[in-house]
Amino acid sequence: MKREIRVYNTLTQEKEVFVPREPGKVSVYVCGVTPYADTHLGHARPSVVWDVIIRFLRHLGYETLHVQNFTDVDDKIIQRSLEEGVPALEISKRYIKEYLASMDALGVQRADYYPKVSEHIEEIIKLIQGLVDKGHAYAVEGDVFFSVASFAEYGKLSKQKLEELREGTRFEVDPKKRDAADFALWKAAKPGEPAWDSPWGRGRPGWHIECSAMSLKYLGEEFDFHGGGNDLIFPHHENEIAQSEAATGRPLARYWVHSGMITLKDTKMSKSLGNIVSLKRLLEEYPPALLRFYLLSTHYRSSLEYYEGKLEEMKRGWSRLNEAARKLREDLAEAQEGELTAFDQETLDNLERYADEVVDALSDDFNTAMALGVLFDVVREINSYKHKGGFHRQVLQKGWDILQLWAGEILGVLELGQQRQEGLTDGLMELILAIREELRRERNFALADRIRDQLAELGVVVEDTPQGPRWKV
RNA sequence: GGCGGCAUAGCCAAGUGGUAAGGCAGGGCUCUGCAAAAGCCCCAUCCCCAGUUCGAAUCUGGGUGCCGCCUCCA
Repeated sequence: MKREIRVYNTLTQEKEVFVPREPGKVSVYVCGVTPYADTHLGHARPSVVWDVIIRFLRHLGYETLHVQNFTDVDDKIIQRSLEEGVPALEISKRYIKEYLASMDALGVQRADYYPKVSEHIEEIIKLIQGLVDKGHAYAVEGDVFFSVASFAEYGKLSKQKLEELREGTRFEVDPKKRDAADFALWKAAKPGEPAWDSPWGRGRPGWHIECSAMSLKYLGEEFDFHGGGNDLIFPHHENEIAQSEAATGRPLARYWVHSGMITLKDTKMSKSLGNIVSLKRLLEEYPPALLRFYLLSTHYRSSLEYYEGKLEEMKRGWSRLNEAARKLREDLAEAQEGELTAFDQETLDNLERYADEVVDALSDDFNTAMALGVLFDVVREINSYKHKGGFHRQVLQKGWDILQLWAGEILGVLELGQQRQEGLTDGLMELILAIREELRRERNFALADRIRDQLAELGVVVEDTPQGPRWKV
């Protein structure tokens, strides 16, 4: 059931029809993190966005190959290593572990490969050598620089003109560079830094080159999607394009997909600004599915505001979606079979239409915000159906299937009560509620209400319904 | 200064030519011992100005405001 998918391509600044390099297959490279500090909310956005994109593409029948790198050789890690007196690779190992644990908690499916710089030095050196051989790079005193002047299309992704870049340079230019806009492919080793042997002496890779080398190794030339935060457009992705395309003579990626920043009071969240919201902390306080709901409530290219209490606000709407699914699943157990009435059929048709709209939304540049909007339509449709007395198995099943698949499997915003405590709690609740029902029958509402209120104080919400009491945490 | 983007109800947020999705909050009602949940109804003409068009939130030009990148950054 493949549909036409449209994707906004940063390179062309237009929405384009997605045509994969190979029919039925999708190759994806997403820039991962530099593991030198705790994972923050900003890291969660591209991860969850790509998780949804990949789940969606798989659902449509594409075979996906997803690579996400770890830049584990880097100035910041080295600095941290010197501060702590711990080997750089141990620092990165620690934060990679932390990152992956957070992503697991968020329900992000693992990529197929998580290549690290430190394990691909050979490939990197080979790529640099090729660039030197072709005249795109030059070595000076153990450093190797990429010559931007040798790549005519330099600036095509970020729409920067070389002239402007040269003038705009606010930092001190390394005198070894021939051109102020040139950038390092290889850096000569300084004492105490991790270093590897190379044709230019001991040293380490510069930033950018690892992604060119590793994407080439795992995905080959001209793969489908290249993703990451939009703060990577320049210089990182611009430089990747220069390196890779100068080396292979082919486009690096077919579609460049950049996600927006998470902001705090209109200001980007970033490590250097120190306005970080720890992902670990959020995961301790809120359900992962709610975090995903929040992250997916806005189109991936827009910036997304975060503030204290934001998730609390979103929780109400999110709960409605979850409650609808939960109740639907329960109803399904006792649903009626039989002839479909005109009303049943009409509801069924509406649900069918909504299911199509969800697919349309996701097919149009992965519009998760719109998809969620449609899923709320599904909730209203099904609740209204039940309110009017509808109880046909086929209809309820359809509603459940839609919510389960799209809200559950693809978007991952459902939390279907798996958090409900097993055994003892269930038993105790059953007992308490049975007693309370007894009191209510005796019209001892004062005591019944007291039980309900006190349970509420413990965080247990009791709802009295025609089918008997229900409770949730 | 250069480049990119955004501006839709109290808040969040879809919507790229055909007359404003959805969520939260708010008001009214139904159900109900009460409450909760749920349902029904109500609640915007889209930053400003000028154009193009039979018709624009959607296109063009000009403003204003905000954000991102140009330095490490998801």
